Amino acid sequence: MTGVLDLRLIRDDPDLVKRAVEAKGIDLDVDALLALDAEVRRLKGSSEAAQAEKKRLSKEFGRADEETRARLREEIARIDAGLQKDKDDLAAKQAELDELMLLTPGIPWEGAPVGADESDNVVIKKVGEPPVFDFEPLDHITLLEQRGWAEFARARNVAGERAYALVGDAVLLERALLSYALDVLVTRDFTPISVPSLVREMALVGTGMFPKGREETYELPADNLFLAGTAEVALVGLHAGEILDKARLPIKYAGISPCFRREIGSASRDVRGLVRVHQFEKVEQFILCEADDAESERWHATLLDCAESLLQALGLAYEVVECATGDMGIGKFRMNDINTWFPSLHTFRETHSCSTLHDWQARRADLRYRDSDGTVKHVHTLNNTAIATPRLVAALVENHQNADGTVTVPEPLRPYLGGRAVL
RNA sequence: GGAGGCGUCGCCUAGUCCGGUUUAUGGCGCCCGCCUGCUAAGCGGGUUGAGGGUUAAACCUCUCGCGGGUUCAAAUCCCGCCGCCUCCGCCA
Repeated sequence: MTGVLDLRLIRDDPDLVKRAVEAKGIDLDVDALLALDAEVRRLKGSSEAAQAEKKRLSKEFGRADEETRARLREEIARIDAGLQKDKDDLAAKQAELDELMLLTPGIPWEGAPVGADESDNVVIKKVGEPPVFDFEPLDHITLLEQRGWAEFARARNVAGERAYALVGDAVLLERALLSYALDVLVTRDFTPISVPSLVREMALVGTGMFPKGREETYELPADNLFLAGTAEVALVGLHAGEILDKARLPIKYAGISPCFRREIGSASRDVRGLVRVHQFEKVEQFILCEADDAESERWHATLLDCAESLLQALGLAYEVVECATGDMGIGKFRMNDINTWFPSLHTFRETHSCSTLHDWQARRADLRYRDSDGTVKHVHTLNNTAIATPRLVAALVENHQNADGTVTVPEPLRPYLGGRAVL
């Protein structure tokens, strides 16, 4: 792994980094980091000089006679005494520095609202009208149970809180949603890819999920693996350490994977139903592109548009939110959530999250490409949900329910459900 | 789970047994130049990455899957891990 934020950026413009730390509410002492960096460089200087001298003498040793060798051995031992101490100091300081570097934030774009949390998010767009019912609409839990489309109590007996089992048409509907989303992305030239959910720690550090999100992640200590909360983890890891040909960019993936989240921070919220669960399915949009702000901005707009198009085609009302600095997470440059209307909640709930990571994630995971001029650069990475189920199954049945308990199938999903217009 | 083999600078490859003129060989590709009616061929040079350093260079360190160890000295010897291949066992 190389630098996380470019160390040189921190040296050259510490105030910029401090502002980002402040805006994102991160607990990081930039001055302490810089002091550590200066110390590391000092120790590097002295230990490398000693190392160079040692190498030189060692070469001489090979050609020397016995007498000279004895002298060289002494001389080298003398160098070693000092060198070893410098090296130990260096290793310790470097480790400290690395740890701090993992906490350095990505610099948010200037358009992001500055604020501590999601209460400072700004709604920038509303699309579609929440449905008006001439009957008393049901929440998705009641609706699904009445129709025999879900088992909640029994599933919880098997698997604990937040567990669910979809049954019958709900399963078909879920699969229709996922298939439809994947197909739409394929027509938009995304490469469909199914990726591992079981991942190594390095992959989670590379995406930026770790160290902060550690307690949100399921761990399998017997195998030294973790359950990823999104396909993004594997998609970032896929090209880690590579130097890609510029001609290969942009890489556009439509990743599918089961996703796992412990939901530790959300104790008693949404404990019932399909809105917040430990295990779900997701089609994820993911982009690797050149390190060019205009280029990644275009892709950000594209990812947003893909998600919006899906929601529009599904006949769901939604709002797009410009996320505040304190809500977007440590690494992000820009984040737009899409919140979809849930009639039972009388409000919009997050169903999509579109993020530009700039080069922050690429630096962590070491995702690089060779530019036309031969220089090696870190790519920009972006991601957005396409469809996450069963949360969207819940939105769908709530929004499209009829008085008789049936659910109208949005036009584009019908081909995936044997042409049925109503479930 | 068991046995064996392998991992070298974009790709292929020499070097590993027997540690030291290895600043890692050669080819392909790529870049620059020369030459040539054009093209091809030919000739000369360059071409891993990271960090430090410098106005810029020079220069220095690290990098032969990753991490340790032995040694004055490690691609080369030892240990652990990861990955790939072959075979056996098991298995959706």
